[in-house]
Amino acid sequence: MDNSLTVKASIEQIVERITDAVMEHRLPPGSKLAEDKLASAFNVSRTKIRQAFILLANEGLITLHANRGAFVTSPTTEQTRDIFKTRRLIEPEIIREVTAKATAQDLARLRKHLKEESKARHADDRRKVIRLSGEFHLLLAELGGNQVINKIMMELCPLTCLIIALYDGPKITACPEDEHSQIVDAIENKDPATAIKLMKRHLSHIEDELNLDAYQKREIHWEAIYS
Amino acid sequence: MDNSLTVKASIEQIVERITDAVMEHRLPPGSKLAEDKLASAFNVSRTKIRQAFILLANEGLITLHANRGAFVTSPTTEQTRDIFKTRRLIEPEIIREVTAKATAQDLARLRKHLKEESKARHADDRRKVIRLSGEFHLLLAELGGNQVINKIMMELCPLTCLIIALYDGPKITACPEDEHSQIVDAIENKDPATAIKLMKRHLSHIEDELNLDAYQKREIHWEAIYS
DNA sequence: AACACAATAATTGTATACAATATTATTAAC
DNA sequence: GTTAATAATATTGTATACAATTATTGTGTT
Repeated sequence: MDNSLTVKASIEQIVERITDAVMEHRLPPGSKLAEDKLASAFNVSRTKIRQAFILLANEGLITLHANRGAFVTSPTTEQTRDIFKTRRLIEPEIIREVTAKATAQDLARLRKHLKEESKARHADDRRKVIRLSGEFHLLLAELGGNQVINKIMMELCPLTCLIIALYDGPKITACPEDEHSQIVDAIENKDPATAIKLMKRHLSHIEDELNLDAYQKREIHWEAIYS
Repeated sequence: MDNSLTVKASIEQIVERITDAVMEHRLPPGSKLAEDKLASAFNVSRTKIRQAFILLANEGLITLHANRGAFVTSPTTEQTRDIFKTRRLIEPEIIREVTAKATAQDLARLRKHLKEESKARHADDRRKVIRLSGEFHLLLAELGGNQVINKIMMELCPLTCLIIALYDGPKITACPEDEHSQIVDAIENKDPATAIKLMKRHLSHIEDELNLDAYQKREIHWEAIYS
């Protein structure tokens, strides 16, 4: 199953595996990513790990500190605000496109994804639920057909997962199931206005449920230790 | 002035210099970027050049062919359509933000930029005109204050310059001067509706003036030579 | 002269060696 | 016992060496 030790990984694969780990909250914000460790884990040289780091840092998923290494990013409240604002701007356009051009096959893919989400939810696999929730939005972006917008979403979704890891309580699972399925319903009914309204509301729900001073509390806690 | 041979360049500097060269059409689409040549030009090892390539490829400005190297991208008509669609989606939001929050200092920066554009135009410095035209939109994005949107624009503007290099005739200079200044006027008048309308029209003007089958013609020309 | 094939050169892909910097451990002073 | 300074260790940053691949040149055949 896990061929990371025997087969050499490409840069894209390394980026994907690290992205998945961040999306599933296996790598929490602030985690140090040591080049040597990853190099042996993926059975490649540090050169490739560094190349992967450059891409991950460009996406904002990790932050590079000069001479100190790579750390999983801890998005600020400002970044959070900007990300959700951008998603509320872009995703309605995705919905518009998908509603206009979705084939029966596309809808089947969406339905299949909803089922997987539901299964993970009932199995109480929180990590999988968070990742699949993000991937629902990515699937919509893919079906939308605009490659530029798709690429933007491929960056914003993992960042959103990171934010949920930071600011969400351990109990709340992001993206309530019915909201996703309602959006698909509206798309199937060729009702873009409703679908867009639901999507905007959905994104606002996620943002509103974030505990945006959780991180600052931690920061204060840090300083309190040294005082 | 040119310290590329004496001082070692950072990855960001290398990326910026290559981006500028592409934006000013000094590196036309299809150009081969040899690692060795650039390494000695920037007085660094190939390692750094490759790292810069990874970023440039991620932005879509260059395309990496396995074992064959890096080439300045030749955007397809589909990519062109997607890029302009995305810009028409994002830039109105930028205008909204800028109109709402622009300070006197911000407006002064915009006016100063318009002057520079005008100067380059009257000096018939076509390369500078194209680069400054793109940078006008980047300045707006910066003033908008949304870092995520700003980063998106930092990728879309150089790509747009590339497209103009490919599909624009040699005579037409992109972004007529008055369109930019009219947008700034509307911003100054706190009239977002007009500013957005002008921006959308402006983007459509640029797209409409592109000769979107120019590239295909070239391809046919190539084959014609060998027949 | 045109084409196919082989040898050579050039270029890219990857790992590793070395230098620079940061982190940790140790020792000494207070 | 705590702090400061210093030595040892570990980690990152960069260049280079070598392997793999592609491009080019040269040679022989038809």
